[in-house]
Amino acid sequence: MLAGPTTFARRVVAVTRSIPRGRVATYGDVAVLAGRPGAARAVGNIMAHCEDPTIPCHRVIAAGGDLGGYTDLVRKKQQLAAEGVTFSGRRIRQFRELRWTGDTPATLRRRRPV
DNA sequence: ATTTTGACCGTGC
DNA sequence: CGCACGGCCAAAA
Repeated sequence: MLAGPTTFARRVVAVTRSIPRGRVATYGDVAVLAGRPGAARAVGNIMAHCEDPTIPCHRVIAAGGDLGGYTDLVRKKQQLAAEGVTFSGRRIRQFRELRWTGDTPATLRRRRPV
């Protein structure tokens, strides 16, 4: 078999792909969903490559609802805006509601209801 | 095998 | 609100 991305990297991409349109997830959230709590920084490293445009890497933001990094921040903002996400400077509005932490029966308990 | 690097995160000032 | 610091982790050097 050909050498490819590590298991971790692939899981990160899979999680990123699962983020619904118009919703966002922090690097830390993705790390948790990928099975490596605390690996937020490592997630950022992987996202930095993000060659494949079909991967919604613009939905991965920084903690607290901050826009976070991106190769082209202006574009990241535009892409999110195109999905209905609004901002207040670098801060995403309605972060509490838009945040997606994998709303599944298993993970729902981790977050408190709005 | 060891060191360096980064689209991070929480805390403190 | 902004900035520095230390801690974290996986990938690349």
